[in-house]
Amino acid sequence: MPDPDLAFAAHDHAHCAQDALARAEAVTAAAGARMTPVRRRVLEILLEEHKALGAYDVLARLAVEGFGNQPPVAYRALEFLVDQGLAHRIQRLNAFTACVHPGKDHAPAFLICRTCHMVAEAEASAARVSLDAEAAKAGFLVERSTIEALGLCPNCRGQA
Amino acid sequence: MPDPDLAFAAHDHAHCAQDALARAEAVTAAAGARMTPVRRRVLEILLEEHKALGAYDVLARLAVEGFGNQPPVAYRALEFLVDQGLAHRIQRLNAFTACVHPGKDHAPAFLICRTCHMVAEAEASAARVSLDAEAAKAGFLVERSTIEALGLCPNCRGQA
DNA sequence: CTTGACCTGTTATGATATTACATACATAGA
DNA sequence: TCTATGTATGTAATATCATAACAGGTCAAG
Ligand SMILES: [Zn+2]
Ligand SMILES: [Zn+2]
Ligand SMILES: [Zn+2]
Ligand SMILES: [Zn+2]
Repeated sequence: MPDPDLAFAAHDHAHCAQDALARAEAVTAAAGARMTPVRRRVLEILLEEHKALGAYDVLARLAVEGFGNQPPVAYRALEFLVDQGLAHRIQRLNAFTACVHPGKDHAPAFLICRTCHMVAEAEASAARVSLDAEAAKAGFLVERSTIEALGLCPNCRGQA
Repeated sequence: MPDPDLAFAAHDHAHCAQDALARAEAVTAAAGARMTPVRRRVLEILLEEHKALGAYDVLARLAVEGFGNQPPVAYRALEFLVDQGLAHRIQRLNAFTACVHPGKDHAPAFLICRTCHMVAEAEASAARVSLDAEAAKAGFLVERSTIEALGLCPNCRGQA
């Protein structure tokens, strides 16, 4: 994960999203999974901004575009994307964000700006090592872990 | 936080809960806050087991005991306890757990057993340091962070 | 004994998520 | 090609989690 700050830095986001989408297609193909229209569209919607969207926000977008407008339509597509590693669920927000570099095996930490609501992925392996070690002291085996930080992004810090 | 494994180890839980409750009284007194009957009862309920309870589970318990039976009754008491550091919210579970050593300033990690649903607190400062450092690389200022691990507790590992 | 802060209760509503079932589509044998 | 099978989508209904808004009660300071 070479760009922990990608989301916060000025960048060619159209290219950023296009690239993520292309990688996503590759990932699903390699996994023998189907990137259907709803799923692709949901991923595109999530990729529009480096923010997290609630399932119902996604659903509203889908509905006006002629897809189903009942919750399972959105939840199922989102679940698929999360399972394939193409999107992440942000627990604190009950919301979902596109993965900015699908294909790489990763379990990032999330940096959530409380002001502009941008969400970035950050390297979490060091933190996970500490956590796993601490858990091991208690005899606990960590299978998955959630690491999310709430605070101020560089842009919003400047304005405060 | 000397006992990361307290919840999983065999222990005199009646004493454990009584002690936490006594500390809680001290904490609120010191803070000039009021430990009212509803609040105390909610804390007692959370202290019955080292598990997390949803707000509506707590509410149901309160209702049969003659307290109000509308959601705000439970949510307000829980919010109070969390604000005072006497309980913690577990994001992954949308649920609350009593703090096992109130009074000590701490922001623990949580170890959640996916089988028996026990929840333990673990030392998280090392993980937090890593996270804060990684965030700093992106210019992000961490204000609060959530660290939760899902896995198998020592007891449930043994049975698997 | 009044005032103001805070606590509790209630109604109503909003937000998030899942179950169950029906229909449509893709693909792999027969 | 035809049909069987698994998978995906659509819909209705419901479950679960959370908050806004307001009314009335409690308590201690002044
Ligand atoms: Zn971008
Ligand atoms: Zn920001
Ligand atoms: Zn105990
Ligand atoms: Zn267990």
